[in-house]
Amino acid sequence: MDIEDGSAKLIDVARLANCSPATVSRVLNGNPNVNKIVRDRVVRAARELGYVPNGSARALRSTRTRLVGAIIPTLDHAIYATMVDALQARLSEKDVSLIINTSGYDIDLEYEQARLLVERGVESVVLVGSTHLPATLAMLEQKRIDYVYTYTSKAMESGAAVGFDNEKAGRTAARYLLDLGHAQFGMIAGITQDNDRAAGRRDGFLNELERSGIDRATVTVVEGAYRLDDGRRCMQRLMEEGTRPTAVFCGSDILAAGAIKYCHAAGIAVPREVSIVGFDNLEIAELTSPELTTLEVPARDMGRIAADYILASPSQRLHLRQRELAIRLIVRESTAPVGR
Amino acid sequence: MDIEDGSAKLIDVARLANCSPATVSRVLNGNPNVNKIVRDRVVRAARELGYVPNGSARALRSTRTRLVGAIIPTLDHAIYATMVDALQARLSEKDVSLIINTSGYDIDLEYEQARLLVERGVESVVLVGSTHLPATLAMLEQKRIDYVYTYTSKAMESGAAVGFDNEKAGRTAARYLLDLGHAQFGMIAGITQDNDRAAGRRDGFLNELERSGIDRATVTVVEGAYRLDDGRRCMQRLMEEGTRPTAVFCGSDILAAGAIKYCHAAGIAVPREVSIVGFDNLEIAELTSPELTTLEVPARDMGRIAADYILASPSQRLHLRQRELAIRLIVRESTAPVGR
DNA sequence: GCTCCCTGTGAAATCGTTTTCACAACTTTT
DNA sequence: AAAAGTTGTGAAAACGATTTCACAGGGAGC
Repeated sequence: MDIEDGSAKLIDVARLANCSPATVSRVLNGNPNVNKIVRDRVVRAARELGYVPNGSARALRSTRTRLVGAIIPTLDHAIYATMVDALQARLSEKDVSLIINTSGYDIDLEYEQARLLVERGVESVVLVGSTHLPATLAMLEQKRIDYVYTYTSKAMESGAAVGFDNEKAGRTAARYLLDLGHAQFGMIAGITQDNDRAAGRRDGFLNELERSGIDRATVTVVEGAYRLDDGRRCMQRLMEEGTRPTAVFCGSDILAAGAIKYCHAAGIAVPREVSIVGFDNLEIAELTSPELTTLEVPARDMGRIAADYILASPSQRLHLRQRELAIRLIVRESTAPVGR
Repeated sequence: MDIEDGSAKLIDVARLANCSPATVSRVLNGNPNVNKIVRDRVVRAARELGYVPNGSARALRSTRTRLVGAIIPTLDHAIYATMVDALQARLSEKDVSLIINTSGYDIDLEYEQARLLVERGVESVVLVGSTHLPATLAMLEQKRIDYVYTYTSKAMESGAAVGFDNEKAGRTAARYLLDLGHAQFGMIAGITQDNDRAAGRRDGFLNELERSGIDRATVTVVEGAYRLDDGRRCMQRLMEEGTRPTAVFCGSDILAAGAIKYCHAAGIAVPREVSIVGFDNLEIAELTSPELTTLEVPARDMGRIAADYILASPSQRLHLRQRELAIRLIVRESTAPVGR
């Protein structure tokens, strides 16, 4: 009586509760216009049969899937994993499920992933950054799927954005290092191709330096992916080619950690000989020696707020469409006044 | 002609291609029994209309959702995020989507998440560890949803497991430290409640010590969550209460990194005064000073192999049901012979 | 030349819900 | 006391695909 071989369907519940399928549907969806007695019968019958609604059928008829998609570069980097963790936690409070796809920083692959998400019927999509194939956005708009940019605060015609201004963050780093008296700079940026965040940080950094009379040509910029080794290699190039910088800004804490490791191995004192600034404020920023000065990215907040936007009603959304979060400079031990 | 307001349906494609819906369906699903000429007409019509199939309808009729669920403790820990990254990458190669839920190490919450996944119609579920509510497994079995345990190699009646033997890993750590001559031990375990992995590592460690004549009562075990601060606090307790251990085994690299940080702050030399062994071999193991000796967990492999199991046909699966992966000891700088 | 078996196609049923519409039985307003 | 709402319920249509079944036409085997 308890163990059903296949799976009980709504009509089975209706039969057991001695009412119509329509009424069972009403009870299950919290429609208030159902007599309490009948309601209880239905609830009991559903429990007795171990009834679980068929989401596909429900979605097909109601055109509401309660599914959200996220396409991120990788889960193998804490800055994204943490955002997704917060996003998922918030969504699942409201019984909304999250489908995750990784694009590996490839916008063509991102398009394919988006296509799959559309096919699955997601109602919203969370994207990282603002560089996407026009076809990707066109597809989402055509299907009336709203999307949210994260890690950026770039204005846009449609869709929403919750994030921060990468260019401003880059300028903040430059300002801080200039104020410490530095005049010879280097930068280890993330890969900037198709990556507005990495490019924005670099541009902000260089712009601010230029505004203070530093010739861009004197600033060596190298690019690395997101592994410790990349940071190590990039730092080596920076320290061996041309004039040595006394201050280096890194596009992520991992690159910065790699840079510090290189200095350690090469016998270069941080911060006495070179100051290093990271980006993200991951847990690892406390693990390097010296501990890392960095810019804090509000990863959890972005995930949570993106979820709030998605869960909001269309009228509430208008207020939430553009949300710029603050970036804080966290000063630790990897930076010091020049020449000290 | 190009921009459709709502969304083209299969029947629209059929009309444009001048054939029946059945034929369109056949073309889209790669059924070979369709004339090449007709096939081309259909493909062209679908493209012209920007047709995207409705996954719900497809799933409802065909009873195949191509959806997989994963319930993990958190994405905020690299050991799980990395596994999921590999899992997702492999699944999406075959156009299978992954729904992720986090349980926060709470098996009651895990049940709720599983329920939601069942409702969504996932065909398989990836679980972490072997401690689950009986109701969770019963539900999955009743609905004929197969599941895979990860991070454990525990044998089981139904379902599959791809992982490693946590007890054996704990013994490996003990053996290594014993061989270095240590005789006074401490352990910082993960929270062991409802967590067979954390408990397994602890038990293995203690069992091996006991086999070598170390009295369990002399080994202080404290438990911490998965933050640096937890490791710091636990190490403090270990070093301040009772007899000081000369060797400490930690249930994760993060705890170990916290422990090293504590030692650094408290002026305790690692490894001269105390040897520390971590677990996981995360990227951070290279960032601590001294670098961390640890046991490598094959997170990516588990994700990939779990995906392969899920994607395999029932007949292939029999071979893949039980898959024990090797754990390697990675010796770095945080361990040394006792009293040296 | 007849049967049998392919290949290619379409009509119609079907998957399990939700939603619309209709209506009965009361209650409230005019 | 008639008209106009409410409330609670069920029958049947609908969502958009896939699948089953039937069958036409052509080639192979006897």
